[in-house]
Amino acid sequence: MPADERRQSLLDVSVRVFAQRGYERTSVAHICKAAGIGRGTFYEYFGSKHDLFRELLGEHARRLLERMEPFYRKGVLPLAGGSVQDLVAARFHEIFAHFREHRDIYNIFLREALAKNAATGDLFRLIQNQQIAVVADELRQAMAIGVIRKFPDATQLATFLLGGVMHVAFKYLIDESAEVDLDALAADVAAMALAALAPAR
Amino acid sequence: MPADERRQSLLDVSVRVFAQRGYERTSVAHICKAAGIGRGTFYEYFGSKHDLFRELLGEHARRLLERMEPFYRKGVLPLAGGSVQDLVAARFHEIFAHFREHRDIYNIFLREALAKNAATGDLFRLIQNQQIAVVADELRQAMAIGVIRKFPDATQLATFLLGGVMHVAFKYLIDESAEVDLDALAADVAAMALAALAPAR
Amino acid sequence: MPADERRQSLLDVSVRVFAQRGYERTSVAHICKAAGIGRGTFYEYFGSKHDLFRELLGEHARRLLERMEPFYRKGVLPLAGGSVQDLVAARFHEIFAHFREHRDIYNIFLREALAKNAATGDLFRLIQNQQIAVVADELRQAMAIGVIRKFPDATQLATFLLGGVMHVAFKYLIDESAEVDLDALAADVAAMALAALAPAR
Amino acid sequence: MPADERRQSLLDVSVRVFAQRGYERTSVAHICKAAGIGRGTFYEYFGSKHDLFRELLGEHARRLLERMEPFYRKGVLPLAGGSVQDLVAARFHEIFAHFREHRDIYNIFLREALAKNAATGDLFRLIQNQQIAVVADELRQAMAIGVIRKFPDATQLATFLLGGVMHVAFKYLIDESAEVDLDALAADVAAMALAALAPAR
DNA sequence: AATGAATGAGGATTCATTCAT
DNA sequence: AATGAATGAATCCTCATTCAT
Repeated sequence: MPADERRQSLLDVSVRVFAQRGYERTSVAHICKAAGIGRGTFYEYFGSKHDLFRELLGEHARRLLERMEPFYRKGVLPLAGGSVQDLVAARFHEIFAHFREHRDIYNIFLREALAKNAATGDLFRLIQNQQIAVVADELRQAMAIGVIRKFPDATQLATFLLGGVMHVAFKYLIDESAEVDLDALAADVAAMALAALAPAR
Repeated sequence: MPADERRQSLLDVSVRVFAQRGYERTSVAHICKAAGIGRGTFYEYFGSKHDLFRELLGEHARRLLERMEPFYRKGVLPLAGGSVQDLVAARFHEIFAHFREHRDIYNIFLREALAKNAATGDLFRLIQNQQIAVVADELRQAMAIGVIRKFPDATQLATFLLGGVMHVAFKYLIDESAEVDLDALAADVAAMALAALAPAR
Repeated sequence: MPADERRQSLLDVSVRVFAQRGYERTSVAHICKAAGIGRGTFYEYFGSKHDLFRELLGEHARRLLERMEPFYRKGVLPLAGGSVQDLVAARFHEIFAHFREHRDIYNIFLREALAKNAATGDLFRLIQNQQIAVVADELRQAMAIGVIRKFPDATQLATFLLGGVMHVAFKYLIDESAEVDLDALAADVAAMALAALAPAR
Repeated sequence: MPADERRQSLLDVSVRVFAQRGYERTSVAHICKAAGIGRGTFYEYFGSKHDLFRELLGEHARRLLERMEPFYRKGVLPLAGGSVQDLVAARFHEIFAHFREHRDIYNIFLREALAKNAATGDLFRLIQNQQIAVVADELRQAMAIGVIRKFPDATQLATFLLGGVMHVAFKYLIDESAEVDLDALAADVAAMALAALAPAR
C-alpha cells in the first residue's frame, strides 16, 4: 500500500480505537491489528504512539475549525431573508450533526484535556476558544440589530450557550445505546435558546 | 494505625493522586508512596487497584448527592421572602463553590465517564441525572408561579442550564493557573441566566 | 535475599557479563539470568540498565583509586632501605596484579571511554590522570635524589611509562587464552624500565 | 552511480558513522541516510551489516599495514647519514601523524578488539604484532651497532615503547576537543624515549 | 541499479499482584 | 497489622533483513 494511504489508514483506524479504549488502554498492537499490519510497520509512519496521537488531534483540530469556519461565517447576520428562528435552528442542527459525526474525536479530546496533557489541553482550549469567539461575534451583531436581547458580556454568553448545547448533546451522545432523533433534539434546543434570547416584546 | 483510619487515609490520598495523574497513569506504588505505606499493605485493605477506585467513586458519589440534596431542596420555591435574583445568585454561587471544592473528583468522574467504564459511567450518569432532576423540578415550580418564562420541557431546560454553568466553570477551572474570582463569576452568570429566563415583561 | 545482598550480587554478576559481551550486547535478561532472578526484580534495584552501569563504573573507580592510593603513597621514596630495583619491581608487580584482578572492569572502562560516553569517558580520564599524577610525583622525587636520570617533563614521562606497562599487560591480558606468568612478566618489564631510567653511570 | 563507486562510498561513509556511534549503536538506516541511499540498496552491495563491517576492517587493516610497511622498512638502519636523534624523531612524528589521520579506524579497531569479536580481535592482534615485530627488528639492529643500550628481549621492549607512544597519543587524541601540537608532542616524546634508550655514556 | 514498504524477533521497562516473614 | 522482595505478563520501540516493483 502506498505510504500516504497507509498513513491515513492508520490515522483513521486509530481514532476509532482510541475513542473505544482511551489513549492509555490502547496499545500499539491494538492499532496495528485493527489496521491489519505488523507492529513494526507502525513505526515506519509514526515515531511513537504519542506522535500519532498528537498528529491525530492536530489534524482533527484543523479539520474541525475549517469546517466550523464557513458555517459560522456563512453570512447570516444581518439577516438576509430568513427568520431568526430558522437561523438558530440551522445552527443548532449543524452543531448536533457535528457532534454525532465527530463523537469519537470529541471524546478523545475532552478526555485528554481533562487529563491535563499540556499539549492536548492547549489544543482543546484553542478550539473551544475559537468556537466561543465566533459565536460571541455573531451574538454581538445580533444584539446590535436588536434580533436578540442585549447582554453585557457576549463572550460569557457564548460560553454559556455553547456549554448548554454541548451538555444536551453529551447527555445523549455519551452512550451509544441511547439513539435519539438528533433533528428533533436540535429543533427543541434551538427553540429553547431562542426563547431565552428573544428580545422583550 | 487502626485499620479504619488507614483505609480512609488511602481513599483520601488516592483521590489526589488519581486526579493528578489519571487512573491509568497512577500505579499502586504511587498511592502507597503518597500514603507512606509499603506496597504489600495496600492489598490488606483493598483487593485490587480497581477495587479501591470503585469504592472511591462510590463513596464520593454518595457524599456528593447527599450534600447536593439539602441544598436543592432547601425549600426555596415558592419564594419565601428573597427575590428571584437572590435565589439564582445563591444557587450559582453554590454550584461554582462546589466545583472548586470537588474539582479533583469531578475530573476523575468525567474522565472515567468518557472512558466508558461501564460501572463508572453509570454512576456518573446517575449523579448527573439527579442534579438535572432537582433543577428541573425547581424550574417547573418557578414556571408554575410565573417567576420565569414558560418552557415546554423542563428537563431539557435544566440540562441546558446546568451545561451552560458547567461550561463556564470548566473554562476557568480546568487549568489551575487561571485563578478567577469565583464569586464575581457566579454573580455574572446568574445575572445572565436570569435575564434569559426572565418572563416577558 | 536481603536487598543489600541482592544489589551487590547484581553489581558483581554484571561486571562479568558486561566484560564478556560488552554493554550493548548485554541485555537485562542476560544479567538477570546470570544472577538467577526474574527480569522484573532487576528494576527493584536499579532504575535502568544504564543506571546499574554507571553505578558499577563509579563504584569500581572509587575502589580502584582507593586501592591505588596507599600503594603509590606507601612511602617508598626517598628510599628507606630497599634498592631502586626492588621498588620498581614491586610497583610493576602490583600494577600487573591489579590488571589481572580487574581485567573485566578495565576492559569495560576502556571500551566505554573509546565509545565516548561522556560520563564514562570523564571517569576514565579522571582515573588515568590520577594514576599518572602519582607516578609523576614519584618520578620527580626519584630524579631529585638522583635515583633515576633527569627528564624535563615528569608527567609526560609517567604517561609514557604507564602506557608502556599497560600495553605489555594488554597484549597478554586482552585474550584470556594466553595465560602468562605475570610475576615473571612484571620482573622483566621492571628490569627493562629500570635500565631505561637508570642514571648515566 | 556505478556499482564500484557506490560500494566504496558506503565503505567510506560507514567508517565515520561507526567511529562516531560504535558498531552496535549504528543502524543500517544510519549508514544509508549518511550515504544518501534507500535502505534496500544497502543489501545490493553487502550481504549484511556485519559483512560491511568485516570488509571495512579488512580493507583498512590492509591499507594500514601497507602504509606502515615501507615506512618501517625504509632502510634506516644501519644508519645511513642521519643521527639516531633524527631517526627516532621522524618515527614518532610519523606514528603520531598516523594516529591523527586514522583516529576513526583505530577507535573502531580498539573497541572491537576489546569487545572480543573473534574475527576483529584476531585482525587487531595481527596488526599490533606486525607493528611490534618491525620495531623489535629495528631495535635489534640498533642494539647490534651500539646505537642504543642492550636489552634482553627486543620484542618486549618494542611492545613497551609502542605502548608508551600510543598512550601519550591516546591521552590527547581520545577527546577531539583537546587540540594539541602533534609535531611538538612527537618531538618531546622522541627526546624522552631517546634519553631512555641511550647507551651509557 | 534502486528502493521503500513490511515485518518479527528482541530488548528495555512498568506494574499489579503474591507471599513468606 | 505490615511489608518488601519477587515476578511475569504486557507494552513501547528498534532494527536487520526481505521482497515486489
